[in-house]
Amino acid sequence: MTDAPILQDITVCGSEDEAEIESLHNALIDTPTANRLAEIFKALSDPSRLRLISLLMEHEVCVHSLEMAVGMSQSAISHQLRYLRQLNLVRFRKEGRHVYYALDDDHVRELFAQGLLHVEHG
Amino acid sequence: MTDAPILQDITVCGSEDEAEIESLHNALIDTPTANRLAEIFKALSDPSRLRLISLLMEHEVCVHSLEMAVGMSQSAISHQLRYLRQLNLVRFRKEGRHVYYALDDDHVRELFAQGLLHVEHG
DNA sequence: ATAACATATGAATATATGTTCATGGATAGA
DNA sequence: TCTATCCATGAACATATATTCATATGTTAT
Repeated sequence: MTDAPILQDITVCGSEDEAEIESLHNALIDTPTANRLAEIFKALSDPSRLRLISLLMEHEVCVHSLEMAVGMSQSAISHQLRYLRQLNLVRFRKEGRHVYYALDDDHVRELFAQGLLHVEHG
Repeated sequence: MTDAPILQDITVCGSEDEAEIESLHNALIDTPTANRLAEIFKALSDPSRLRLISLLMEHEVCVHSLEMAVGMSQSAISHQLRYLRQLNLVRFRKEGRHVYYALDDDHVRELFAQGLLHVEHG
């Protein structure tokens, strides 16, 4: 994977149209952007995480409640929450022996909502 | 992973508030919805696919042009296009020895655009 | 102090995923 | 016809990922 594709040599199959070349050139997202985009979408790319996130959409919920609701093991939930934590997608708050998690990224909140809308009504 | 979590037994940590229980119950997405959501987000969870999709956002492009633009091997591109094809996210059109691909799902188009907006300006 | 509860974490494991390599098929041009 | 070009595909491989298991930490209750 060459990191710096040679954009001057693009030929838009059959037409050497300069406008087409410019179009492709402008449309291509750069590597760091692609990486950050992939990172945020990857957080939403697993059914278990999506179920957890759905529970966190409205308000904070403690791990135990999540466990009761989603039917995953406590360990699996904790691992996924750590994953979301490391991406700064959720925040947590300790209260006694409970830990309350909440969504902390409006990007994923909006993407989740939009994706859900599309999936639900086809 | 139990497929049918027992929602009646949810206790929202510290409060047996019925409203809270209802809230969790309503927020939780069901398994098929979670799976379809994950599927669409997974398509957007890889930097290479995102670069390809970015090139297909404006108009159809043939595989060769994609190869010139993204700096991936022809084989890797073809495999990724097959992946997107199997999810009905792209359509293709043959013309001579060229094959033109185009985005064929407005959901991913909108999700990509929204994600890009968020990532670009922080 | 002891037991029960809520959560986190490391290791192990099984599976999924993305790429390369080699090759095949189809089409256009000489 | 022969060759070059464009694209697809299966196999192999290396890496990533999600879960389980065992265990550790801290908190509340008795």
